[in-house]
Amino acid sequence: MKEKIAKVVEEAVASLSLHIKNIPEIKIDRTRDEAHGDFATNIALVLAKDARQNPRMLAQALIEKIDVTDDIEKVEIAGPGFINFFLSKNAKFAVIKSIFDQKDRFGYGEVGANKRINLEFVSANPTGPLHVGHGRGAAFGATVANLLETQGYKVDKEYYVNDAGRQMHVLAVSVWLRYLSLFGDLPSFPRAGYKGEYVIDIAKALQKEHGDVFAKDLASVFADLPNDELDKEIYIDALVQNAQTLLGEHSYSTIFDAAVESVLNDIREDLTEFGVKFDNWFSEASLVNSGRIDESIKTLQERGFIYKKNGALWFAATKLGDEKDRVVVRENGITTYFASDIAYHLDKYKRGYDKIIDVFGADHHGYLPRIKAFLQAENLDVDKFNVLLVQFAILYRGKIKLQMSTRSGEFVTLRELREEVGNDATRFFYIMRKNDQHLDFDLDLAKSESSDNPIYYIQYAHARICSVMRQLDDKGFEFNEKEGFNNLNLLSEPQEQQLIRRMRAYSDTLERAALNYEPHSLAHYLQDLANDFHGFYNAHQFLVDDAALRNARLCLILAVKQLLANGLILLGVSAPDTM
RNA sequence: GCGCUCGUAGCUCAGCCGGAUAGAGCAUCGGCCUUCUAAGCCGAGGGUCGCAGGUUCGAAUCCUGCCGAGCGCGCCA
Repeated sequence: MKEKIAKVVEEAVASLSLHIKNIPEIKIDRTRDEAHGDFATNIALVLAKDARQNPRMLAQALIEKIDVTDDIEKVEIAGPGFINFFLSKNAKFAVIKSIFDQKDRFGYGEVGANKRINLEFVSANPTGPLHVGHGRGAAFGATVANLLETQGYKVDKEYYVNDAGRQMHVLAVSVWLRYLSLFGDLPSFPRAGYKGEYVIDIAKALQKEHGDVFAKDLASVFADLPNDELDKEIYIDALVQNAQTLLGEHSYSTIFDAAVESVLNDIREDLTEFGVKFDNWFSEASLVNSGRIDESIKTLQERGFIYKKNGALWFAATKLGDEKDRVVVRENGITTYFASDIAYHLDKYKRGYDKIIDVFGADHHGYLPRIKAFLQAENLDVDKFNVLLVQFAILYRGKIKLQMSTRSGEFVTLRELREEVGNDATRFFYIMRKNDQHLDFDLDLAKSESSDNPIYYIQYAHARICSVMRQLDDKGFEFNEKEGFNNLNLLSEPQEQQLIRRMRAYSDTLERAALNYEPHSLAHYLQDLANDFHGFYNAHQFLVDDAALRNARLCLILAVKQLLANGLILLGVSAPDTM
């Protein structure tokens, strides 16, 4: 419809033969206020200056040239020179039929044209269970993927597994120490070690499967160590060294692999329960083992962006807009996380995606310039690359802010959060706010069964419609779809008009939410739609004796039900039949 | 100090690819259940859109400066 009107206006503009060099694109907007009709254009205002005409006069001239079709009931000038279009009733009712026909695919678009997108999100280090911060990234990424797919994009959801870094050794040695403590008391546990309960669970599982084969004399385990109090990082590195020598390569890697596998399985299970599925789990270790990290450093070297300083290899990122040059190979010969990331992104580009999107926690935003720098150094198309930042979620219990700290091992995990407030409310609350906005997550509100809770408010609207359909049977009526569609013109109450107006805006909202990566706008839309419905519900009866009106109203609310369900499912939230 | 993000009602936030009287929820106050789920609805009050300039026919929206908040500035990941 929008395109139709744009075309008509465009023709009208052309027919006026104004002496203007470049006529801007005609923009047709949905009006915010019903009094302004259904669509409006500001073209007369935009052209007025160049045409050296009064905008209202220009608008008048345009209107006279506009071919009014059957769909448009009225065209008028308003305000400083807007042209407002009023649709005919029949044109407006068409949305109900479309929803019935297209069902769960209603509002889908094709701008994506099957283009392939790689969407990387969560990518938390497999050193422990996911916490509430990761949850927001998970909900956001999964929803963005759903939204993009509605617009015809092919989205690969990817989790980058940092299974190669130093942190993994810290995890392995933490597990081993907990394992050793099953045979005798340890003198101490390293400050930098992982102290969570899950580490002990992994240790116990190891004991169950392997018995005491990894047990070593504690004196040798803690022999020749620096002071933990002085520098906990140096201390734990030394412990890792001891572990590797005492256990030997085979035993050490058995523990290492068991630790990584166990944590990863937990993460996978957690995300699956949360309704977040990945197409690809990309292992950092696979980059290391295949030599692709060295390879990518080499290509940078050939292009003259690598130099040696203080025994380390540096990437000259400042040449390409970054604040500092970055180390890729440390003095001790170990490559940095950034080196892996170069190889990883190179790999994504090689896989031929049209668009590559990384979802980062906001604390990683400083990372963006260096990635852009190496993309340029590698002569890759930087415009294909996008970073979406997700701010932190702060948990509240009513007014009380919950303290979270990873170092003590007392963090709130995603699983704990899901178990307390449920998956639906968790998913919804996470995406309710714009991603780059801090999120106050009120646990009490998320759990409350009242209209204060937006998720229940929307689900309740859906359940109410289901309930109406059940009542229909009880009252001995039957829904006659054909009769309903033949009598849509009976829907003349303001609440009915409002619902139709709202439903007509769905496709635009969906497209906008997808293209701008803004799930929150779909959430807000659903709240508005539910609000319109509840208003209608309280003002009028649906199950009236007049069959024509009854069936017409049922058509209307069944369309509403479809849209509520469509939207909720895209957000990863269920649409229950009863509450 | 430099960089990124943000500043809208008492609170939590929409609106920000320039447009018509700046919206919603919560909280406060006042109404609505012999009728399809009151987990609901209707109404009222509440605003220098951080401040000051600039661009424009038109600025919450774009630009500059200032003030304030958060985050980032490792041979960590």
